[in-house]
Amino acid sequence: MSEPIRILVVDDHTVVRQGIVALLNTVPDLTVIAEAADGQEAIEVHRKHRPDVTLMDLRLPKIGGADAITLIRQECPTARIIVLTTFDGDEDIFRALQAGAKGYLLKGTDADELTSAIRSVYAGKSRIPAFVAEKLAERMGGPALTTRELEVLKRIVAGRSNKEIAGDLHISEATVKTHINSLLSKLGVSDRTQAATTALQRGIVHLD
Amino acid sequence: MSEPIRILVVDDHTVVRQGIVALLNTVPDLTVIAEAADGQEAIEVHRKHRPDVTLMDLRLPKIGGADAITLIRQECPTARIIVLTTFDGDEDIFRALQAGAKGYLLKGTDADELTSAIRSVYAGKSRIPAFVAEKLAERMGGPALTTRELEVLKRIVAGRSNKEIAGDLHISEATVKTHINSLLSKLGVSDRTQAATTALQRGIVHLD
DNA sequence: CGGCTTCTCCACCTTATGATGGATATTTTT
DNA sequence: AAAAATATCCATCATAAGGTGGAGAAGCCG
Repeated sequence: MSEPIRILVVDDHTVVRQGIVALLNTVPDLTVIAEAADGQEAIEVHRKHRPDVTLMDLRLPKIGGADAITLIRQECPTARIIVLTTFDGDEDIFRALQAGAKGYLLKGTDADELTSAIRSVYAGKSRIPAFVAEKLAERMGGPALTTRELEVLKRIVAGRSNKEIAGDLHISEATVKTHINSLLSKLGVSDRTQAATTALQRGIVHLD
Repeated sequence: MSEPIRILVVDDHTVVRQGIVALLNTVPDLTVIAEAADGQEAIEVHRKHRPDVTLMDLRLPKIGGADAITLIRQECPTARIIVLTTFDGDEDIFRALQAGAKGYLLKGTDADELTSAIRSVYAGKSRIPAFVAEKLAERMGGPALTTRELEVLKRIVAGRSNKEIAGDLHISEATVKTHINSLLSKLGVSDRTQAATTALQRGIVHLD
């Protein structure tokens, strides 16, 4: 028998992480060699152990999953990383794949699918489910928000008024309204409250 | 050696559920006798197997965790249920404990704490962490929303305008504004967008 | 380079939102 | 049963939010 696949598991929820570890260690050709609870730790542990495959959640303290993937692949361009997360909206999916993730699985998948995906990615293939491709297409469809619009959107979600946003960004209130108008139509909604909820739903911004 | 504690694990995320099962089954005096992926299934499985302790997530399809707890304890008032969830805001905590949960753990707890809590609750004790008590006190502090206010708040989060809400509830727009004014002050915020985000944060309403 | 698009910015006008005050039930307390 | 508290309802007024049109600056392509 050949060497088992060496895996790094990254998830901030200890119970979940230990559970996945226990699950994977019941499979003969897989072995979990390390764990990490946040993005910073993931980068360090990856540098030290160079796992064959990394299983990574996206919602992480300190450094988010997508950013962690970017940084890890800067150090180690051949790193094979599978995102394993609860659905966080198309924006998160997009950023993770953009960052170089080779697979994207929901926590709703079962152990067989998971191990199968690990072996696929280890073998150099990608594992992107059909519905993820759909979501991506969906995102591609809509025009992207500009930097300024995103800044305004973040503050809308934070509950700030147009006047406050104008002060934050050192621009006039009228300009803020222009940006809002623009992002409203890009998001396909008609007021700031809808903008806030859909932004949260699509993972464009987070409450934390 | 005495009989092991018989456990039911309820979680809609298959990977997480199977992971927790794998984790618990490595502990000698614990045995997972059944699993469920939603509230409806949890009730049926509980009826059939009568586990000693139930480990339940709150965010579940079909029937939510808190409602499932209520229904299970109607059938079986001695049922011992531990909520194991990611933090969902004080409202969810409150409803779960109200419904008769004996423990409330975050998924950030580790395996030792988890098994310890299971044994405690099996022995008839409660396991409510200090910070949960805090959150409860916090919730108690603020006045509760009336039925009408909650209906309005749900629609605000759904992105509906005052006029639309008035139509939905068959009341005048002026009345909707009164309810909004009232719930704004109760939530301690100053506009509908803040109301929406804090309602989501506190778990008073959900996006699904 | 000139034309093109895109982003950023602002002013004006209309409408939706939130504040205030108060009326009428319904329930709880005394 | 009377008094007090609570929930529901509505009207008026000031302000914040959204719609529309357009100007200047930065980058892109022919």
